[in-house]
Amino acid sequence: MPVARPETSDSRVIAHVDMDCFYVQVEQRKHPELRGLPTAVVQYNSWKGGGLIAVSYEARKCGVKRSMRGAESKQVCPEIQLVQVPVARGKADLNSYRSAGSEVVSILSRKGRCERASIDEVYLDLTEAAETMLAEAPPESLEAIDEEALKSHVLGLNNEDGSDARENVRKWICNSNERRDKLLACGALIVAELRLQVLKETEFTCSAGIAHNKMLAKLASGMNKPAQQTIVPLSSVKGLLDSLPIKKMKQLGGKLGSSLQTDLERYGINTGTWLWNIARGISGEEVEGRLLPKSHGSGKTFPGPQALKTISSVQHWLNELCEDLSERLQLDLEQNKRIAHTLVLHATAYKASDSDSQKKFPSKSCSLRYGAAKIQEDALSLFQAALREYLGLFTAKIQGSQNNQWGITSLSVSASKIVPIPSGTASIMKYFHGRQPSTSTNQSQNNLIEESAPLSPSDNDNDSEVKITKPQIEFPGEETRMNYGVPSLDQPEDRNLLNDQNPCCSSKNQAQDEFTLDSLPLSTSGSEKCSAGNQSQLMKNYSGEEPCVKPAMPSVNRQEQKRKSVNDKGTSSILRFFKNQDPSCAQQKLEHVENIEDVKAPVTLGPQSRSDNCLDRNQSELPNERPFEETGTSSSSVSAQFEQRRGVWSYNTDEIDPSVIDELPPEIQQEVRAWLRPHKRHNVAKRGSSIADYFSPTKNA
DNA sequence: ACGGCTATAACT
DNA sequence: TAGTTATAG
Repeated sequence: MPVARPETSDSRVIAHVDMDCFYVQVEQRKHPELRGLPTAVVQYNSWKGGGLIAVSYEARKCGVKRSMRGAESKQVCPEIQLVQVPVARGKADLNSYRSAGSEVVSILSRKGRCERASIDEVYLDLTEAAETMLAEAPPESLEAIDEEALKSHVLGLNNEDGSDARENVRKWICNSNERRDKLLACGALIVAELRLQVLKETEFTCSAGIAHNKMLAKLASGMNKPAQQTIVPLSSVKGLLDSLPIKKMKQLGGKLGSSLQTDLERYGINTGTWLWNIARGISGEEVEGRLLPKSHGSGKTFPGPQALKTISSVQHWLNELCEDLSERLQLDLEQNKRIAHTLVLHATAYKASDSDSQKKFPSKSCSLRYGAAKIQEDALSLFQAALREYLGLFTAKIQGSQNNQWGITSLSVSASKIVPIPSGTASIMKYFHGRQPSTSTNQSQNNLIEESAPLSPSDNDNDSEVKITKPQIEFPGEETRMNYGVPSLDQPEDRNLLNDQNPCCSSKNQAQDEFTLDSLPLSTSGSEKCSAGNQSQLMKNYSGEEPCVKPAMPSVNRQEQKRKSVNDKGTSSILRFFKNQDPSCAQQKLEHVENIEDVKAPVTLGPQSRSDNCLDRNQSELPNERPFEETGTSSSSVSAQFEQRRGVWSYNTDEIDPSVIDELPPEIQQEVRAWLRPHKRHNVAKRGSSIADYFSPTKNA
């Protein structure tokens, strides 16, 4: 079992040196005519030409693999040169390789503590040497950087096409501001020199990894072979680990690794990564800055004997719960200018009879219509739909006020998908400049409502039969009506109409104890009307074409929405993960760094948080607060905070939907495009040039 | 039948 | 999406 070894000192410089197909090199040195030819070392010859234990890179190019048999390798690569491992006392004799390894160690051990990890692997602690070099002859002071060092691979170093990789490395080595990078750079110089020395004195090539600990150095040494070296700057660690199959990690190549692998795979990339990270005390979770709840719910349990066994009792309690919920929704609307879009009904139930009693009572949801009565009505319909589903279509009809088959042990209704009323339009501004909502007149409410119309669930009464657009959001005060430019129905008519169309769906007028299963809304054949009505009237949720995000707010909102949906769907697993990491998850990086290396000073990175946070905050987090004032008028402390922060937020260019740009004013388009083109600087947060600034409501409004 | 209720989030 | 499930204060 591996043992946890917390990092003791910070900023060590560790190298792992790995000989390239070492046995082959040893044999080639012994038989120079084999140099450059596809070569493999086999042990034992008796069966199928023996097993390969080392394969030259030329042979690998032909598809020869370790673990192949000699004969097999001949098939893949007919010209392969097979060299047998010496045999002594009837067994493979590795002594020549051991002593060759010793030659190498004697060279590598010249610059620092050296650990012979295997016959062809060595760890070096070059901390002191690197520190000394940094103090006495730092890279930038050198007139030239060793050619071999310039060939280093620096993980995470931008290697754009067309740019001179070697020059980039030189800059990284010489111009780094981070002391620990500097130390690694010194380490890399030393290792390059050592490797050259090894080549010169032994004729062997090797590869190396240079990092702050053994694990990372070992990982890196294998990344660029043969005869190359790879540096792992602190900043690249997270990306490296994230991209790494667990098995690649030292000590995780076996059972432990595969058990981890399968377990983590079973849990998925997100949970897996999360586990991986929390195990190290790493958590990039941001404080979300959300002041308001995301849903409201009201529920009650009816344990055991109290279980509800009649629809009417259910209805009674639903009514109570819905009233409670409705009140709170109303309050949220008035105080926070938010509208909930989805009504969800949850219940738990038991079925006395069959052993099927395990079955879960399904949750149901529908568009939320404001007003206690509507919520009650809809909740009951949801319940009935769920109950029918729960009991199954075949179940015998139950008549009367009692049933001995089922009981409801808990009921709850909740309202979710709460979004702020779109702001920034003329009428909304007018509204906000008007009276407080509690005392608001119908007029002002109407303004509000009209503005929020696009926010409402896509109309769900466009039944084939009911050709009337009915408002989705209605307000409790019975007098309040909405009008979407279509003649609005008075509520009673409305209800009647619906009831006429879908009698079975309107539980409302039914005598309470007369419920039969037949009277429950069906979701399958037998009562298409009900089904259709139920589906469109109740089940349809507000997604549709997402009218909520399109009209009122400018492109920000649309972009945001688009980005979100794109993000949430495809790009899964690793790609997605990288994407999530990329936008300088500064916090997470920092924490990681701190954890690994006990570091204090953060890299000063662009501060942008995930852009959706920005918007969420901007739009939804102003309880009891006007979203924004026209200009100079006093902002409360809350909005002042937002003002303050806004200057710091900016968008990650990766996350900007290009189509959004087309919607900007031409002069802005130009600026934005110019800004996007370089596509490198993530931390462009200068006030006045970021997209965030453009979108900032106080500007360009 | 014994914790109830509220709330959030991942996942499918 | 809608629905399920788990979790937590």
